[in-house]
Amino acid sequence: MDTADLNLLDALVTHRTRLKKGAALYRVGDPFTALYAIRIGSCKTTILAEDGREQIAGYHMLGDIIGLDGISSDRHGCEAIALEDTEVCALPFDQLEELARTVTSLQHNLHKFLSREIGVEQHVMLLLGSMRAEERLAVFLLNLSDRYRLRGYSATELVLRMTREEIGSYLGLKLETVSRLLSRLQEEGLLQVQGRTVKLLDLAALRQLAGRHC
Amino acid sequence: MDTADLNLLDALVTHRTRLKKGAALYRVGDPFTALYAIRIGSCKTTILAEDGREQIAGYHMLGDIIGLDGISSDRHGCEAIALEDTEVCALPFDQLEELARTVTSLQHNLHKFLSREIGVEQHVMLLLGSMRAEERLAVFLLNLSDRYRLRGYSATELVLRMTREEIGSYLGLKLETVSRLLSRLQEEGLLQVQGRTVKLLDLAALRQLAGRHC
DNA sequence: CGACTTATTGACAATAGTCAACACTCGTGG
DNA sequence: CCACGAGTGTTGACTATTGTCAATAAGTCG
Repeated sequence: MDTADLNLLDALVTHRTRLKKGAALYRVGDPFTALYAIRIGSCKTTILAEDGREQIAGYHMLGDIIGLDGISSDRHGCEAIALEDTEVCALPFDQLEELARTVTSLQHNLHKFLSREIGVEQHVMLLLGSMRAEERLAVFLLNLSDRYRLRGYSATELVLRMTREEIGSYLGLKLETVSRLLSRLQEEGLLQVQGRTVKLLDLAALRQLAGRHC
Repeated sequence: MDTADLNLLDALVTHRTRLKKGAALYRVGDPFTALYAIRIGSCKTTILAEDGREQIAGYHMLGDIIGLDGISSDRHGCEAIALEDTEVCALPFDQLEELARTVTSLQHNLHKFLSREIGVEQHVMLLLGSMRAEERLAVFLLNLSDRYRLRGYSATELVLRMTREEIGSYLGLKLETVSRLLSRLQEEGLLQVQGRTVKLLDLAALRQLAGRHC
């Protein structure tokens, strides 16, 4: 988005919310009133199945906007939980729609935004449906690396904000599988693991593993 | 959508397109200009990976609107192929946006529409990431059943428009697995398979298998 | 410091994939 | 209208990948 649009959005922000680690920004079924832009920290969004199973649908950090899935039914369809102390600002959606009626560029950006979310999820569907465990993990790490880089952090020294179980949930794998794969990739010299710190040592090899998805 | 909005949309439709079975409505990278509403027949949309792998992202039939993922980059991110002789009508997207600026209800419906697509894809992510083969197939069949029913067709006698391989591609399974599962469910008396005709005999048991996802 | 959560690793099991043979279907052209 | 052939579907035997269970180690937080 260009700066003019961003300024308009800023005007919509009436209040910011602080979330302690583990706190929920919204839960399934909560009334949908606003989108949320992450200012500090990071969140996971979780999809819940009727039978209690749950799966992490995405990780979100500085600048990401979450809550898009709530528009369709006026209720949130997943829940957002802070992975660390986090601050978000609310963009009331009715005001956003009103603004979009007069500011064409904002309207189009909103549509692009929603559409991009669809594209991202299709990418995850491809990952879950046709890639093997090792490829999934490589894609995950490279994707994180990219997003860190874009935000000015190191692209090779990642500090994960989530547990092995959460990574597994996102990738459709069990936590033991994630742990084993990290150990194996370390043995092979592609990366170095130290708890939640992962140093990517051979980006080219990881990209090859990922099947050039990144 | 209410009838007033639908009439407005109708006014946008300048031409209809007929597709022979197997023909592409659009391919990856094609310029995005319009959404398409299916009038007759059905389509699959396919995501392509850089390394040639492909996966079916969705099946679409009468009344469905496809092409939403193209908005974000002005190019289509997946390809749409007719599964049978099919007719679609094009909704030029710039005109749709223009209309949405003045007709509030249409604007909101467009947003809901985009958001619903996000929700549907999250549902597929859950399916691919945390359900076993048998559950996935049950969800798939029940989902088809629902959509047929909503369109006035039989909810229990399904005529599949796709091959076992295509079903497998959508569900993240191999065609042999799909074939075996259908045979097994038939043995267990939950359904009856005859080529591409599937009769659902025990919806309750299928729902149980699906983990109450449907 | 100590309780609890998170992570690693091994042994084994289960699920789904691979390869291969064969049967069935459907549309086409003789 | 029938026969042929390509594409599609089924099934079996075997393999590979990932999951399960369990024991232990390492971190983390009050």
